[in-house]
Amino acid sequence: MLDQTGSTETIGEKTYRRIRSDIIFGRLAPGQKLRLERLSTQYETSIATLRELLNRLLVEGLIVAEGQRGFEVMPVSADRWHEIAAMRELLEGHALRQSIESGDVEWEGRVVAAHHKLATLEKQLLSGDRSQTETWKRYDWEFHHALISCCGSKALLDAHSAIFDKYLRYQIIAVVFRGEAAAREHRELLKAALKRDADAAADVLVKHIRDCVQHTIKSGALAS
Amino acid sequence: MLDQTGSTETIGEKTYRRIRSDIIFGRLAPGQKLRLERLSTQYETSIATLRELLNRLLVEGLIVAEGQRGFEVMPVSADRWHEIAAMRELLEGHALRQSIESGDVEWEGRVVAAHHKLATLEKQLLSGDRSQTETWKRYDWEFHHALISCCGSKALLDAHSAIFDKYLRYQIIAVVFRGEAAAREHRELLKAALKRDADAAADVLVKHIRDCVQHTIKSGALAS
DNA sequence: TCATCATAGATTTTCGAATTTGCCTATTGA
DNA sequence: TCAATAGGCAAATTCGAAAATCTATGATGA
Repeated sequence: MLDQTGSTETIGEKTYRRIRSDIIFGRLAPGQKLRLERLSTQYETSIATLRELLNRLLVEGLIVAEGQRGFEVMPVSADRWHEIAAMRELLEGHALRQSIESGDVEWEGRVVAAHHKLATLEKQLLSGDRSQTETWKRYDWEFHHALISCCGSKALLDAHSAIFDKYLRYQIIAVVFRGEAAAREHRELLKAALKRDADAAADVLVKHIRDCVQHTIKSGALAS
Repeated sequence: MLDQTGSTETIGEKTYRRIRSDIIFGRLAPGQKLRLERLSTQYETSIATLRELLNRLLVEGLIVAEGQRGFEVMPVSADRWHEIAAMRELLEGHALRQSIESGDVEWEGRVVAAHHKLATLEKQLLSGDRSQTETWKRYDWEFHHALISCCGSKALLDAHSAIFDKYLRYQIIAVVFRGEAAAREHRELLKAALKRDADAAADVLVKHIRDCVQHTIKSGALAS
């Protein structure tokens, strides 16, 4: 998710990450038409460069292209939300089991560290300070990523990153905040991981995801 | 896999499918450098158009871009091969279970039809006629796709298509032909699907994939 | 002899404009 | 009044060339 910049970064790369982030964090609304001309002035790049990164977002499933009538931000729907959540369950659940089985002390360290950062920010959020949402989401990702980091498959990790970002998009759009419940599940996840109880961890993860989906569906933030 | 053309197809689209197919079927060798100038003359397009589709293949994981030193065809390795096979197991196995559970008669029809076409071609291949490899591979895909077509998740089907094509690439590169064994597994898959025995089907699938990987590894076609 | 730096050539990245395609409106004929 | 078609405008697609970047070669100095 939202990987950090290199020093000699191409402007196409920079704009790519910017637009990608704008989609995920809802600054570009679902279904919004992406006129090349307009984007060109807004992001200060040429149309050709824009088209390159738009093509990338296209195969990522973050935007859609309808024939030769240009691009638009991928629409959202309850159906898609369920599909994305199910994909996350499948990929992350599988990776979690593998990772817990083969993780070493180094891995435990990463998991503990990531959880510490996440828990700290969650405490802050629970006390009412909502200013750091983006950092929180990054820490959330870092924790879940740390958990599965020893799954042994780069292909699996890549697929997970991709689906996680789409999942995140729905969370942002639906303004999900499950505060204490989510924080507790994170603690349970940490505990199960350190105890090397893959079954328990997978169960918590499934609950974590399903409750989040339920929460947003009930809130009615998504047009079905 | 290799979806068919629309009538009003853009030349970028056409070239995209062409290069994609050239990579998958090994006409562009793993690790090969993709010089823009050269591709531009070879595929008769402008560099800008080329870069658009190259960016697509990039996020598909069919090519790699190293900084601003251009693109090259994704290299192959035994490790990657195992990862791709494992991903296929995970995605197709899951989709297969879902699909078998919720498939209707319509679905059974598609499965039977797809298997008939595949079996016919396999018989032809077994008799020594290797001229129709590409058609064979398409039928193989159509059969596996038909089996999982009722899984209920477009996201899952898309992810499967993507991984299947990469899997296919390794099969082609390693010149895999398991003839009778593969044909038998296809028959078993068909039988289990019609009997709605998801467990049996999943088992056959896993064997189908693992034996294929074993077969290529043993043949030593891949530099580890 | 070796490492460092500068320069030229090759390649990628970026751009602005030309071409093509799709869309909307108005006009014609029934 | 309605359907069909032509024309004009807006937008996407494609291109060729300029700008930026990398790579390889050779010169310089310790």
